[in-house]
Amino acid sequence: MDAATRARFDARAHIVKAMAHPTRLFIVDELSRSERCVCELAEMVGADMSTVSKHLSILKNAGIVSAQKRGSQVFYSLYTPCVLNFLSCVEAVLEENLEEQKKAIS
Amino acid sequence: MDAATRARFDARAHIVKAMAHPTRLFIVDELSRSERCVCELAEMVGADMSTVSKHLSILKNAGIVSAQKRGSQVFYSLYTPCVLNFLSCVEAVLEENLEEQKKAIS
DNA sequence: TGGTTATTTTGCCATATCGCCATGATTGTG
DNA sequence: CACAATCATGGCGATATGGCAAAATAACCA
Repeated sequence: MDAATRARFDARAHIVKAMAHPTRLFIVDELSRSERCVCELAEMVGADMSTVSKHLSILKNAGIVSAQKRGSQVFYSLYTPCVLNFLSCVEAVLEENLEEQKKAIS
Repeated sequence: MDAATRARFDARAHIVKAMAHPTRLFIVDELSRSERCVCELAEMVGADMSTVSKHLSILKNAGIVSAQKRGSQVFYSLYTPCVLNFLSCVEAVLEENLEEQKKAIS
């Protein structure tokens, strides 16, 4: 694997990593329905606001969500809606795994 | 976020995490072309075979690849081809980010 | 059986990630 | 101006991850 290839997969991994956390997946799922401010998400997730803020900065840095400041609050929304296909694939893998487990049991 | 919701997103994150590494993305990409044994992949990646083996076990555990032993070697192949859509989405996010950077510069 | 190759597993260490707390910055309100 | 609310950031301890090297397995061949 040469340096250029390495760089290409590093860039991809950076994006995938940004979604590789249950809380961040929850946030993406929620933002697919409507935009939300940090405090709303913190309330839903049940974590400290600073924690959620950090998760959001990771998603934003990866170009998955975007932020818009209105008054004292910052509203986040999905910037790249294609991540929803992404998630439906994850769902498909899950289904497949469940099928596999059933077969293994029977 | 109640316990059931938490569990659902944990399961999703488990799958996304399995792909959240440049080497594992490279492996998935390679396996999308043809099946490969561990030593071939280790050679391509340029890492220790034990390291590649561990990456493969993570992918297998997530239900993304499957292993088939033939003789003394183990051939891995893509078990859930839908992850390719997954990756094309990642690619789309990358494109989008590049566009954004261009706009920011100009 | 003994030796060789392919693979997995385990141990260990370096590094990265996570989540809370405390702090600082910005904005809205009285 | 003082004060409260919303966010972002830096620090810190706990935990998870990544990679190599060595040991354990498994298959193959002489």
